[in-house]
Amino acid sequence: MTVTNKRRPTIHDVARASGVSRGTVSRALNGDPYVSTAALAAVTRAVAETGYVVNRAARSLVTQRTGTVVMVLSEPQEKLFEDPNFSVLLRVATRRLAQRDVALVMMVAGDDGDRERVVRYLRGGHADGVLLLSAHSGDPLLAEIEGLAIPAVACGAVLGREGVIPYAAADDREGARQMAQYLVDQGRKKIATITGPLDTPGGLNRLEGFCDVLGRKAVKKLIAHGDYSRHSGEAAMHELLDRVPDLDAVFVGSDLMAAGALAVLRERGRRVPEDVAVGGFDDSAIAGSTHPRLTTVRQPLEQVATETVRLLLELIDGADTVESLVLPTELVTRESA
Amino acid sequence: MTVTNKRRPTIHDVARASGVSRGTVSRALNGDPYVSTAALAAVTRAVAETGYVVNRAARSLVTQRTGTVVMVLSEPQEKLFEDPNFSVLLRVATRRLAQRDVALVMMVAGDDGDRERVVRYLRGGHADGVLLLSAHSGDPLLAEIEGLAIPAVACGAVLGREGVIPYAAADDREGARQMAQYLVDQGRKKIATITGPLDTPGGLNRLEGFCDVLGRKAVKKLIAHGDYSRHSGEAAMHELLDRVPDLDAVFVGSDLMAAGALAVLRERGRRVPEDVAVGGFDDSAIAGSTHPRLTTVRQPLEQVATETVRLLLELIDGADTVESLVLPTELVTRESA
DNA sequence: TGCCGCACTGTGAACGTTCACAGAGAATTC
DNA sequence: GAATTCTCTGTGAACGTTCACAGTGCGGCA
Repeated sequence: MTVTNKRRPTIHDVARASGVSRGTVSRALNGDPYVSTAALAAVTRAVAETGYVVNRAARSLVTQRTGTVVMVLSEPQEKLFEDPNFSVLLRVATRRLAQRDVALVMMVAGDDGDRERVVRYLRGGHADGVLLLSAHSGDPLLAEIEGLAIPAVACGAVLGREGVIPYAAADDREGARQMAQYLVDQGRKKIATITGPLDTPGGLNRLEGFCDVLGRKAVKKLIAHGDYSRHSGEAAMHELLDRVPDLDAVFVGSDLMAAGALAVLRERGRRVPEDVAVGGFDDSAIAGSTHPRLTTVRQPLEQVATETVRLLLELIDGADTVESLVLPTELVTRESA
Repeated sequence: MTVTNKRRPTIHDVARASGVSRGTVSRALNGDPYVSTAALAAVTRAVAETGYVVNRAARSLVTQRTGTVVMVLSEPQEKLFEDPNFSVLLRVATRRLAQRDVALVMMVAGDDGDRERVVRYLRGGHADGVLLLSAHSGDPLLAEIEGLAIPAVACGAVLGREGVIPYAAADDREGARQMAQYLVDQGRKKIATITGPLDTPGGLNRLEGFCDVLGRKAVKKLIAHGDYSRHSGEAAMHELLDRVPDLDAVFVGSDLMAAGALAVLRERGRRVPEDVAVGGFDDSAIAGSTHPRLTTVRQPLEQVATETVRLLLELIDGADTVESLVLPTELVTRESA
């Protein structure tokens, strides 16, 4: 309110304007019960009047809390930005954190320099917690973060560290089983798969689920690997068609890769779903946009993000340990299979 | 280095370890020229030895600078997250700012509550500058930010505020002219267009460019409006086909909407490009993924983002005023037109 | 009446920096 | 040889909070 003064009002100004002391203003602002109703009212009025906003730097200096969490994208090549799932995660996380008045700062940790920056930022105590996105199992950042003893949770499990870094994730393995079983039930005989990177839970566990249904040995020659990017989906599809020209179905580990696979199938004269059935994973926005539209496994990404944030906030609030959770997936049938 | 001590090392610890005073350490750390080489070496060594990281809160308390900028997504419905352009902007901005060791905090300003939060954050002096994304001309946030007198730049012009809020943008109007002319040169006779929101520069200026070539009156009935979302592209395409069944080309104001339009055209039995040519705008990742692949106008989004960040940093560094800039577009021909 | 606890309030110190200032030598100038 | 500049250094104060502590008055209870 009032005119834009040069100097920002401080807690002293509020104290003066409301006729109480600094301490009482601070207490009123922070919801301390030992504040008389009269004082509370006076402070509230004075805050509105002066346009006072607490200085987080000063507060954080004494409380050692920052009201900030870092979202770390530990992905080389910045591939993640291309991923529609990332948008969902970011959107939900931003919203959830905002509700608690926690600021979200974005950092990428692609190369060593980035990583050093992230660690320096965290070591400086500039954030209360870390939200890990898409961490690969061998990522050197993980050890560094663990060494920092700062609250950290992952969106999707971190392979090999399930017990160390809490997470919320979709049930990748069961989702893959659902899809594999569906393709079998449709009468498909030669079912291939394109996996994500095997050092991510989505890559590994979806392959596991696929094998659970079809038998590990039986599918040995029917597996190709991608890295979740559209381009890698195309390459893997080419590879599979070269190797097994008469395949009649393919389960692709992400919708984005599936979109690439669809393009390749068309290009090489296969009709979908008549000649080859295609199943995706994610049910991201892209699944409804391909032609034909993609039959896929819906993972509850919004919920995953919500829960991940909740876990992190609990840790920040002082919980010694939190329970990781795995959320159910759902088969969504469209035209591609 | 050393073991993870409970207490974070402070500048005092570094001073002690290097045998100089606080002041000298501070000077050494901040690149002050009045530091002897001996002192500088001692400080550098001590920093490495103690694992010291400056406490930004303390620094910002006295310098009144935070080393942080806010990226504000002022978009109701959080539509922006769906937009592939947004990913590019975010990726580039994150990287550029990181190079200068500036942290990027994300905030959405969809509704009044969000907006209040953003303003409170900025009023609290928690950021040195604001990066505006996709600001619509009537957005109440703009006036509030201007009132704050905090460095702010926009990615893409803000209609009606071109002189007030500096920006970097693509040459929307010229780009649209390129596409319109191209369609004309191909011999298309009934060329329609689907615009973005007319309170954004991309919506308005691309329509202007289109009209520049085809004549405002001539296209009166050939205009439909969308909001950049895929869904709105579908709706607009339906509307156009209902109104002008024999149209033979359509220039769509964004690739995402164009993807929607393509789906509708197929659904309603039009062959692309034989019956209807389709032109997009953006040359985002999606343009190469549609079927047929999209002929579109490439806007140099990475460069736009880079320049936007540069402008903001200049303002933060004390420039009184900076020059907005408009970058050239380029026609990219693929199969859809 | 006196004592104790309760509800509330004010004050000083501390958080970890930077900045302005003053001062010490060394180098340069007249 | 004295005065002046120049380079480098240390010190105290300040930034705006919160927190611990030490009250103050008031009501209830013995």
